[in-house]
Amino acid sequence: MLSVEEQLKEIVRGADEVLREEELVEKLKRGRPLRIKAGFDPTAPDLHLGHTVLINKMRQFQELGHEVMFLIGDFTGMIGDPTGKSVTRPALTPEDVARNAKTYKEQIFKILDPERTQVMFNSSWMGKMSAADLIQLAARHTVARMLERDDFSKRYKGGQPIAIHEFLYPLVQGYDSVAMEADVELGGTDQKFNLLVGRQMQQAYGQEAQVVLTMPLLEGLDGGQKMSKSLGNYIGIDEAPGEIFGKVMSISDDLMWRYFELLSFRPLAEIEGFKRQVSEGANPRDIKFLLGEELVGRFHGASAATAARDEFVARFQKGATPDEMPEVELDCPDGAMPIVLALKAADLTSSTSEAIRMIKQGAVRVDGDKVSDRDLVLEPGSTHVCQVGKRKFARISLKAG
RNA sequence: GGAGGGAUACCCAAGCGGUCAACGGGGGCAGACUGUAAAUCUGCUGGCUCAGCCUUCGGAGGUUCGAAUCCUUCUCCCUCCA
Repeated sequence: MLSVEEQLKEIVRGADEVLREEELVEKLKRGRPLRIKAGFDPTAPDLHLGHTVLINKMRQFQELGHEVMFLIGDFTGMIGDPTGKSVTRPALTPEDVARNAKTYKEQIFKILDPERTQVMFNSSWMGKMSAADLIQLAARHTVARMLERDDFSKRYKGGQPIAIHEFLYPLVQGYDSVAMEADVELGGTDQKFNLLVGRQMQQAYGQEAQVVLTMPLLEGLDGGQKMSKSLGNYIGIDEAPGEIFGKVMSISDDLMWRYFELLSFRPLAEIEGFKRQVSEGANPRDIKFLLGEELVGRFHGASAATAARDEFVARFQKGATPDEMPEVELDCPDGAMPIVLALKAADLTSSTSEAIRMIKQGAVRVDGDKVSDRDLVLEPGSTHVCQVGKRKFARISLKAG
């Protein structure tokens, strides 16, 4: 195991806050592996790069010899973290939870070491809690302190509804730390309040308070809001190499540096070097290539990364059509297939109305030629490469008869 | 329990009897320019084999030649008072 100083240096790297650092030092000095807790919502098993900021930090703790506990909040999932956007969520069935957990494991073990990861479910202790126990739990906290939480207080002052059960979320999350005897809890900066409740709960139940370590939230592809599935501005770690690479290439230059900082395993000094190259005139796109390759490589391997880059260059710099695209076979009962219906049937547009609009805007190509006639028909027995916009392709075959 | 206010397309938000498939903004999509970057400009943003037709303005009924707009009722939300 590394010295306390060396460990600390690694641990705080990239972190937003460590509360409190002195306590962390104390814990590290004892020389035993620390119990590291990080909780995840059971409803979103498709992990994206935003989640990996935290998972990377977990991996780092593992590499330092600590014990990582991956908590699946199947009980808290019934409450739904009070974001103000989704107040209540439908309860998940045990089957849903089991399936989601399996998906989680498949994904996180691309980053974490399965040998040194405990997967836990908070329903295993919360499910046994009686109503009386829950009241005991609730008695450890006050409304005033709850309202210190920024979004609660904003909603309260702003006249937005807050359901009583939303107060239970931080309490339960805090109690999880008690049940798990966590030494350190990791979370996004948005989790700070909940993480701090964990400290209070542990003390209320006679334990030493956990250290809270927050990681910055990763911005989504739009560069504004945080990366989230519901906003559609994410890169999923299960996505195809070409998708990951392409999405990385579509981020802005400013955002690229943020991604380097939070997602790349490259030493900070190397990243500084890239910045210098760009300020001296290098095309940021070429640096972005390196980021795209690193991330594709992490989830799909080095050869996939190289292939994704080559494909990208061929397609967008040299204008080649992609090698692989969805194959669609359509019947043409009326003799010929109007292009607008074909586009919809191939899922290139969501409606024929949209197909008409796309044609009007010059976004549609068939076999490379721009379509300007909305009444164009495709003949039975023929096969065409159809394109809508720059990215959507399909090979459409018309069945004769 | 009482009194008021509100629910409009992905989001915010106009409209308050016909000219409304519904102003404006955001977001998104597409085109131009590019590096699938940013910025900028332009167009589109309910459905339908579309110069026409059909279904939308919380739900259900009603008034009217005609309703997002008026009435009744239901549901949900907010504010103040208890």
